[in-house]
Amino acid sequence: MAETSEAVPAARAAGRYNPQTIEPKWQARWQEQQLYTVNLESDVPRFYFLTMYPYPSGNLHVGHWYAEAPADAAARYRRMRGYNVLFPMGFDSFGLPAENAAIKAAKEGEEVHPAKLTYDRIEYMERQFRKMGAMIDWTRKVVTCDPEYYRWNQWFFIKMYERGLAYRKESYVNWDPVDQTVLANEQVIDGRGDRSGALVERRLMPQWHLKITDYAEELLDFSGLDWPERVRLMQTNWIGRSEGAQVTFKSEQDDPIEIFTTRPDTLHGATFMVLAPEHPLVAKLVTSERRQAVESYVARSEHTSEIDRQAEGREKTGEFIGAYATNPVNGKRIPIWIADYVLMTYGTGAIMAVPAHDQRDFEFARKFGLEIVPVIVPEGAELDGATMTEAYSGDGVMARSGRFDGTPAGKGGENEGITRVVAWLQEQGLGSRKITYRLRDWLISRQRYWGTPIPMIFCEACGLVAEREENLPVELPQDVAFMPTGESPLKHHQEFLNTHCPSCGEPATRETDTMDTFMDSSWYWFRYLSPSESDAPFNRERAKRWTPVDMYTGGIEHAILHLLYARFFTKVIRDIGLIDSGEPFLRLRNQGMILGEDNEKMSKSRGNVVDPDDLVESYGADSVRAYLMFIGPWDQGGPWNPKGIEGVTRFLNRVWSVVTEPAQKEPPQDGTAERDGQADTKANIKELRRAVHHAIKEVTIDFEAFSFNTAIAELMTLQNAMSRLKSSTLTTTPEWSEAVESLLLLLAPIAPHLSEELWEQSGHEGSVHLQEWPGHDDAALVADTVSIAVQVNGKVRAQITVPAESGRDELLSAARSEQNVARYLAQGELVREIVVPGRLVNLVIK
RNA sequence: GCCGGGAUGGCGGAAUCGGUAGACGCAGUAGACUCAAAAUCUACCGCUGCAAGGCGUGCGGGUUCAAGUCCCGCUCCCGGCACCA
Repeated sequence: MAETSEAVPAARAAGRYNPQTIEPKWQARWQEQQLYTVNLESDVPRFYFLTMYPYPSGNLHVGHWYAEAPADAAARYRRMRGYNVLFPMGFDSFGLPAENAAIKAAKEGEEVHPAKLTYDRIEYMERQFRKMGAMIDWTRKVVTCDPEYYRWNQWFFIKMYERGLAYRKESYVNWDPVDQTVLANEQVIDGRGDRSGALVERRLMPQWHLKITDYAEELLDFSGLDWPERVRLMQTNWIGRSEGAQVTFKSEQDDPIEIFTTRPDTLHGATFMVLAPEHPLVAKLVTSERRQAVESYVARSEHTSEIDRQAEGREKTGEFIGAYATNPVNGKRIPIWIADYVLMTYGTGAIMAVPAHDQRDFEFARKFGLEIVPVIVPEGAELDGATMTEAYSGDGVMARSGRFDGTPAGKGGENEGITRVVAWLQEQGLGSRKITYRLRDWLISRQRYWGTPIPMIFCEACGLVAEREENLPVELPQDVAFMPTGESPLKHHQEFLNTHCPSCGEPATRETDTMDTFMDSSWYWFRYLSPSESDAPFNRERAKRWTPVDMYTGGIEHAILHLLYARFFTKVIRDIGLIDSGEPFLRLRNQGMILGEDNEKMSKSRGNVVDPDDLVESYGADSVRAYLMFIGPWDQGGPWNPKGIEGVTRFLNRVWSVVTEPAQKEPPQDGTAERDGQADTKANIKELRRAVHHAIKEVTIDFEAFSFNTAIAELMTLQNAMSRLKSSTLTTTPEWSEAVESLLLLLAPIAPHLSEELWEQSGHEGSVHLQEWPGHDDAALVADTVSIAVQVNGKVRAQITVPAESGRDELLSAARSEQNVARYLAQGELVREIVVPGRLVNLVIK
């Protein structure tokens, strides 16, 4: 409706919906009133709503909005449900990109410090975040590169070191020979360093690890957690629990060789053994004739990167080491080989090879002409090792297995064969039940500058010594020179490097490795509770009251690493005695990813990036928020549709109009209806109430389920109904006021600025965000009449409208008297009638 | 290969328990307003057919009065793990 300036009635003086004026106005007012500063000591029931904190990349992209805005709406909803909601924000501010920028600058002869860069970016992003209109309590901001934060990383590290949970061990790493640094697995793409493009080498280096494997079993237990099934499965698979047996084989020289197997029932079919190339026994067992070939194989495998050696289907390689072992169950003399398909990092690094029943062993045996002896035979069939074309891993009965012949056995957990063989092994002292996990200890060393220094000291006399607690933090020196090579400047910083042994006081050297940034994110939510706590990582009383976190939201990409580390850390903190619960997050919800218009990941090179700042400028923050929630199911993400946002903007405009503009029509509007005056209003009032209460009911359900898209669809339906029904008499009724109020309350979490403005304009006191969430009245949902579909033999043939309270008999007689239905009834005999209350009448004829 | 999720109009997507498939929005068509355009409003909008009707939720079967929904067998897509003994 175009406004003609002369004819603007008084009530319209507020003008058009203009997010550019109302949004800054309300953001300033909220801050002034400290509307979002949380009192943690309040008696109101608490709700800790956490969203994954971002890395300060320098600019908010649509992904940040998608993660944050719907989460904010859910948090606001909780608050309106009467909870004291903590909704904090911080920055995961250590990490490679800032350091890489410094290194790049060094290459170009310029100077950029990661700290300055990071803090500048944080400041900029915080300003961007504020434009979102989220209920973030900025007084609790946590910045992990702040020494007052990372000192507690060091403190936790020392606590773990004292408990034997942190240890230093030689470990294979991804080494980038060009950048002279270790890379995380995520930074290795198709076997090459993501930055240098160099082929990554496999290198053995002393590295710090945290013993997450101690908690493997406990980490498999998700009881009491409301987490997506998908994430639980991913973690479960990642931990990879396998039940089986550990069995001792002996070399002819009597050296025990431990193996792990999930198929002890196939022990009689073990015709050779395979050790991992780096297995410690290889050097001892290898015969002089085979030494040269074996050593060259070991050397080659050492240089094969982790990525290259993993490819399944890759042709098996290996070498015979000249030595033999004895199969403990049948005394058979079997050759010992090495091959890189056996991993030193899993099980015991050695296997018994049963080529008849394991595909990998089968391929290896075929290639090297080793014996294949089937010992599990499918019912009523025969297997011949010489003619088999693949390993048989199914069920069957044991054969060629001496006393066990005829015992049913096969793959998968408990079966008689496995049970009997293990019992026998145990009796003979040859082996025992064993559980093995795929999970490996967490390698936290990074040969990088921009991270938390590992607070350890090398002393010639005392060895490895932890820094004293009172000397924490071991601060990252600021005056460093970045090397174009990427080598950590800490290695050349004399002041940092040279220290004294905390134990004997003699000169000693500091560890120059820093911690993986996942360390920072493994406990940050505790810090929000008391961000300036100076004598502990967090306030214990508050942590006991406010954790575990009630709701955690973030991207699915963190399903394994961050979320598993966070659970591990929480269990350690519990075991240290600081908290009671071993789980960090009671409920977890994941958002999907917003893709470009072309359905591809947004990236500068594709040119499909959508800038939220531009969107806010054109449409307003409320529109951006609402559109991101409306685009589809939140956990699914989806492609950006530039026209879509105009749809929700239109909706917000119509909300503005329906609330602020006077009715344009009189009740008996176009004369099409036989309605008139009072009667019309009465029917309309009823319809209005039904629309309002239906919306309250559905939007509430949708918010509980994080189903933001359908919540907005319901609100659109309500607004449509209000616009359609609105008339000069209806707007004077209390029901109309109730409708306006409900609409604004339901919209408040989604479009906080707009609802706040309209709440005030429609004469209400206090912030809309401090109001109680409306409840629905079931009575308002009941209609006078109801339309019911009539099916004949499963096909809808007619529609009847009957009084809502009609019983079965009335429904049936109404159905039968319907003309079209009667036609079908005339064609045959009625055999059955089915009435689904309130929904349909079904007649079956024959 | 193993584990998990999914497939619904031109598009994004709705659809407690099996009960009128396609809510809501985008795009589109027609009309109103306008000198005109934009904006706004109103109507239409799965396919097919003049209509009555027929067909329709990846494919093939089945159960049921009734199937997007349940069962059996496939195809394709997406995600995780991937020589884990």
